[in-house]
Amino acid sequence: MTSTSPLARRASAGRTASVKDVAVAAGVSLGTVSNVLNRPDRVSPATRARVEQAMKDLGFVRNESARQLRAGTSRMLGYVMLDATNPFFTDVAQGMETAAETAGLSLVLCNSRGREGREQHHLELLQQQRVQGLLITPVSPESDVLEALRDRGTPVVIVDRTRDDPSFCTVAVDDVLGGRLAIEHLVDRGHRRVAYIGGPPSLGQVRDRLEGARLAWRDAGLPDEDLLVISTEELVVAEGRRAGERLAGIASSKRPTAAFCANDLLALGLLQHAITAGLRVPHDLAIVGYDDIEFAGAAAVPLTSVRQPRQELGRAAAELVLAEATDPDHEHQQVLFTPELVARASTRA
Amino acid sequence: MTSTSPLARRASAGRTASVKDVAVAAGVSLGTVSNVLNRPDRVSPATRARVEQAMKDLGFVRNESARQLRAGTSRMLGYVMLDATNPFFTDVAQGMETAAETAGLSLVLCNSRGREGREQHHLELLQQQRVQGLLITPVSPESDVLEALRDRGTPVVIVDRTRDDPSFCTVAVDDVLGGRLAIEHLVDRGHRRVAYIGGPPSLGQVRDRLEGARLAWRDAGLPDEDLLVISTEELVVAEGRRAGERLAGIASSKRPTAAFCANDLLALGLLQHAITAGLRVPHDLAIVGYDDIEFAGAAAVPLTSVRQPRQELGRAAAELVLAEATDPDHEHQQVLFTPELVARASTRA
DNA sequence: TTGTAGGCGTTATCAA
DNA sequence: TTGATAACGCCTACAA
Repeated sequence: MTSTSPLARRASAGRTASVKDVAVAAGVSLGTVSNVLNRPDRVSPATRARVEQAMKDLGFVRNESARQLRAGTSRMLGYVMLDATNPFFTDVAQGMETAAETAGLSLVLCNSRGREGREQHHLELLQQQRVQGLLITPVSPESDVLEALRDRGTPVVIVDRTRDDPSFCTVAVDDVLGGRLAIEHLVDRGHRRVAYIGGPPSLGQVRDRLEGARLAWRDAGLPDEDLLVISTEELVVAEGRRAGERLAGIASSKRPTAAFCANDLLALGLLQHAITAGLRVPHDLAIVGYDDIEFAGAAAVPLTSVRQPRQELGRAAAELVLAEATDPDHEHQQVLFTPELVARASTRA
Repeated sequence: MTSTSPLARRASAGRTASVKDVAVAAGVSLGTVSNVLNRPDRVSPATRARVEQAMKDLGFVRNESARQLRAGTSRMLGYVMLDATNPFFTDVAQGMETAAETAGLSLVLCNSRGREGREQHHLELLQQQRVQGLLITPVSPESDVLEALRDRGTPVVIVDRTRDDPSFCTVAVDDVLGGRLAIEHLVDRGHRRVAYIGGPPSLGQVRDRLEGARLAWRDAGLPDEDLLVISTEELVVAEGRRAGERLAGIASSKRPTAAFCANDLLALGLLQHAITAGLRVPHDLAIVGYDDIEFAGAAAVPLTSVRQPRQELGRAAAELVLAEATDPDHEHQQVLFTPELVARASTRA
């Protein structure tokens, strides 16, 4: 029964020092150590110094699990993102982090990669961690897993998606308007045959942007059949290239003179293929993208794109989920941001 | 002293159900519930069903903090990334996640955004969460905060950086070789005046890639002064454009016929400016990037680039940190991956 | 097969 | 100002 000093114990057993160890080392009671940590003013400077020294010596680090268990809640928000490699979502996450930081919380990022199974798994884990709130860009916004979450009492905010259900907070951007802006811009530039490129149609964004495009098209008095719809499998660069092949295959007399893509990744792929195929942009083919990711402005022909306030989107979502977590009689809100067209060389007359 | 049913309690107090609540609801003891959770085979099918039903009714979700407190360790790895908006790092993170998932752990992502303060803060939080291991692409690889971490007993692996110190595991890519590959490729293509674009020189990668470039340049018997070095502030698109301005300002008779950029973001910026300035790529200016991010192949003139095995890098790092966490007499390793040149149109003769 | 008890590290309450 | 103690939810011996 040789009593090893805490220091020695730590070194040998690798166990990490606890408040109790600190208390022993500093020759005070456990409660005093806790006071040093949480209400330093209630401790005399002398003892406080002694305790702090002991903490340093032992390499004491608070155990967040224990705090959390005791507190009943964590100090985290969780965001289940749809695609961590899409710059759009990383920017959204950045905005959330800003808000979380302001509130003294940290943000845990998870990536569903667009798969329901992974999404479900991450939600499970986040709940087990008792996150204060859950932000999610769901694979399927209408899925009932979201209801299950909310019914368990976890504040949930749906990000960059809408849902026909006023019992959820949602934060999104007006995609119908975005579609309008893109087409109005192209019509202004004199285009009378335009392709809309996007898919899969199961995505709300893809549908809404097309709807906006159609509305603007009709408002301009143009015939429906001159707004060609090219459907893609995914919103990725490779699909943009493929759409380019289809466009390039159309006889030039009937080929659209402009394309509006449902996101910038598609637009970049299209741009690349167009140039490879010898089409000049914007002379032979004007291109409008969507999202205005950094690479849009940096493309060799800088892309005209519909900008979404990505960081603000994230910030608003985080603030909303915090409000829901804090304010007991919080009202669910559907926040809709306004997109903005950024004109660049890819549509310059 | 009216005893409210757990169900009612949950609904009213918002408190989330615990194993104890489940036990009461199912009419069994707390230990049995725990057994259902952890050793279902030790419980008779009948009681198990009863307990499972109760869990469902109450919306029971395990409390990870409590488990963790009890277990003494979490089920998480942490990665403090340098720049979450750089596709290179998101791919690395993806590789880590794969490995973590295989080991039944989850990966927490943090973004230092290249700032030491934020890095320090995240490290603090991750330690408080008692992560099993820490992966980090540090702002300063030689910083002593890393030593402090390791001394506290947390396994640490340095990612995409090297450090002159065999007491750390590091996983990186051979940047000297990468620099060599780029220059050899350009020399092969007949270039005899080349610019190296990169900075700040405080970054090891920037230095190493330049060193490799110089070695290859000398091996080819070319004079040092014909390898022009253009220094940048950061490895971002805007700096690439700026470098382009400097290049374009050089009289065409003395201008380098090719540029090797320290990463793809610079290369994309350079490409954009070159085209704007009326330089044809690769005819007037060939360009080689570094990283081979997705947008490199998708650029309007697809970029030749030095590819790094990003996902493998992440996977290896995660496996290493797990080994360090598990195996008591683990030997620190410095893993060095081999880069590979991907030739595309931006250097096509 | 099921139940009981003790403790993980922290915090807050209450008493000294 | 400081100290003792109970509780958070879970898990695992060990006992019945």
